[in-house]
Amino acid sequence: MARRRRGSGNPTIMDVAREAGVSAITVSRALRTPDRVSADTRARVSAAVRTLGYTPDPAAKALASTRSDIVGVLVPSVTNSVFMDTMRGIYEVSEASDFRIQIANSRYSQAEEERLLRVFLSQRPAALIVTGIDQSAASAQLLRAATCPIVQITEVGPAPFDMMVGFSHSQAARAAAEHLVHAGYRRIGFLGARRDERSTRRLSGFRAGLEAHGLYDAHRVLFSDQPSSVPLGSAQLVDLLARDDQADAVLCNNDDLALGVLFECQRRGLSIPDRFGICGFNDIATMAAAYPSITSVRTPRREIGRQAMAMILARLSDNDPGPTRRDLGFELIPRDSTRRSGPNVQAIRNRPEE
Amino acid sequence: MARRRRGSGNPTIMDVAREAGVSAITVSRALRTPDRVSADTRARVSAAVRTLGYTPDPAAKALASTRSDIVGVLVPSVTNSVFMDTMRGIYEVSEASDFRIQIANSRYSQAEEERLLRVFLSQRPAALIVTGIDQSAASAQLLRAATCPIVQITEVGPAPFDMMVGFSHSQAARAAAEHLVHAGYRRIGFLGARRDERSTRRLSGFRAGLEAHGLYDAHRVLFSDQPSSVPLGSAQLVDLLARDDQADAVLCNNDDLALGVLFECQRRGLSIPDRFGICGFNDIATMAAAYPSITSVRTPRREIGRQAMAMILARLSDNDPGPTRRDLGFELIPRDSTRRSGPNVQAIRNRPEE
DNA sequence: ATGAAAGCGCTAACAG
DNA sequence: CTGTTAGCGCTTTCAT
Repeated sequence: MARRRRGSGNPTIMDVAREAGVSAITVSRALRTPDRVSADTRARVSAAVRTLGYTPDPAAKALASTRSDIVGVLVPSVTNSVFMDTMRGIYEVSEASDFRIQIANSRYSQAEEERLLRVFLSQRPAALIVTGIDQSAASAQLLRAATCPIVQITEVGPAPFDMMVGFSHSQAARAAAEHLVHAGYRRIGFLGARRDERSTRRLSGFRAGLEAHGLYDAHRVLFSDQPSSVPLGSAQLVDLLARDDQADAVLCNNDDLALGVLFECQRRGLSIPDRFGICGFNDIATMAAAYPSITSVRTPRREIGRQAMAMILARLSDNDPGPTRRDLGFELIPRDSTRRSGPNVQAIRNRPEE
Repeated sequence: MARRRRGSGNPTIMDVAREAGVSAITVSRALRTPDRVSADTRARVSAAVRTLGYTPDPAAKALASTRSDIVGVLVPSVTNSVFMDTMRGIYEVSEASDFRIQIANSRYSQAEEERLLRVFLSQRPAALIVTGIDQSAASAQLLRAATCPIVQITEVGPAPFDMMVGFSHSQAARAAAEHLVHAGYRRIGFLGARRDERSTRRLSGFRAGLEAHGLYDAHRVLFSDQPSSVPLGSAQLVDLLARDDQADAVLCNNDDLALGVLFECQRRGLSIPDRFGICGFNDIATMAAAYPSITSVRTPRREIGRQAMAMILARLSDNDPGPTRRDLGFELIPRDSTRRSGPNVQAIRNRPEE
């Protein structure tokens, strides 16, 4: 009895080659570099591909070419909607290509990030997207040694491994703090969910903004160990008022918290914006629709994902990716939740590239 | 001059074999089936793995074994937060394993779904997760022919390709409709964003629920071609009231719309729940935190993802996956947005497996 | 319990 | 522009 066949049963490049009356490598070329093959050959190959329903095996391709079609994306959380928004942007752009996205979740752990990076690297990824600028020394070394395009997303910083697209979280929070001061608030708190590098940088921007006016008080800064949510915002407002019942505004590290604060103010009969001002962060669509509408810092989350992936596609097709270090800025959108009687307050824009 | 080396430079199984003083196949066995190898060998191999920092090449493994470690997930949308919630559940469970998740977005197109299925299949996936029960005939044929575990998620239906976990969307919507009727509403509308198979089934449940009381009026059913959002909910309420200014309640096909309706009622001074009742769908955390709190149908989105992945892991490790067709049910959570003066309304539970 | 040989499906390297 | 040969890194099959 003959040795049992191993393969999967799917048509292979050899089947196509036989059908088209050419060699395997010619099929390979006809598919990858059509212009290096005669028009006639090209036509016969694509006919054969169609009749057989041939689809290249990505594993074989990766093994032979030492390069897979996988773009690895390393995020600190898959439950945080901010990263979900960025992932959406990545997916939207990648769908036009043959690259596949693989997400890995470091759960805010540098050690886990490093492990996941090694796993990605073992796949010889086409490119890598990593979140933030706070990699461990070991991770940094892996990334510097990597031969594929790398994009750091969500923040901007001085020394990118390769490419970078994000915005300054501390400047954004500082703009929000100054907006609240200009709107006339004086006892301004800061609410954050789980603390990470980015929220820490935001807090420092907030602090700088208030200290410039002599208004910072660490007592009004609250973080939580729970993930961000609307109910958490309500609960944190309760805590803040317990610490300082004269607190008159908050910057929320994210919009869910701001919405929770809004609802809690309504429950307690605190009038917005007169008795209490609210500023969110990210500007999800709900902020404009809320009643009263909520001031927030608009951040380019989806655009970050889109541009990161677009830079990768450009690089991998040898096109010009454009600037490789992009500060996409942010925009403070003043709304009713901070619109106290008084002089009109203008939107604060920060678009470094404009 | 010798031929140039091809490889990636990473240590291979042969390097480990040399280091451990055994053959490549023994390394392979020590890694995959440790108990078929002597304790001594096992120790020396794992030591060698550590010193070299060896990570197996998934492409080579996939090619040799005709089975990759990829679990393909086919969703109709990556912008819809419902599927994002389910994806979270999938990621959470998969992180404990060595399987990698790949998402593909069919954008509600059966043709695209079929194409993506072929792409997945060419990767020899370890398993497949597909959304819903409305595959095209061609897709169904591909799925039936596939040799890997398959889970259909989000809905339940009669003839699974393999495994299935979800709930009945029509029953859930029907329960919501009956709740609104029992709460005393009579001119009840239905708001939906982009229409798909699931929202159509929900509409039919809504319709059945109202027809049982002679209250259905197609004039009060609104769909949109825009994606779901809070502002869309506000806009749709405006439309509904333009069609019937005596409309007194809505079932929203999703919670974002319900929140938009709430804000719009507040803007217009329509009192909730007396003048107008609101019921959402999915019960995101915001519903309980809103003021007034919003009645909604709680759906097990994340749990669907978790169980789908758990069933796959069980199957692939030859454990008992438990029931392979799971109706996870839903639960109507009555809140203030439908709590008119009158007899207290109870939660409606539907937990088929309990 | 371990190993040798062969091959998974494809592409890099060289040659014509 | 096309073909031959070798090999990517691993696992299957068969043998010991």
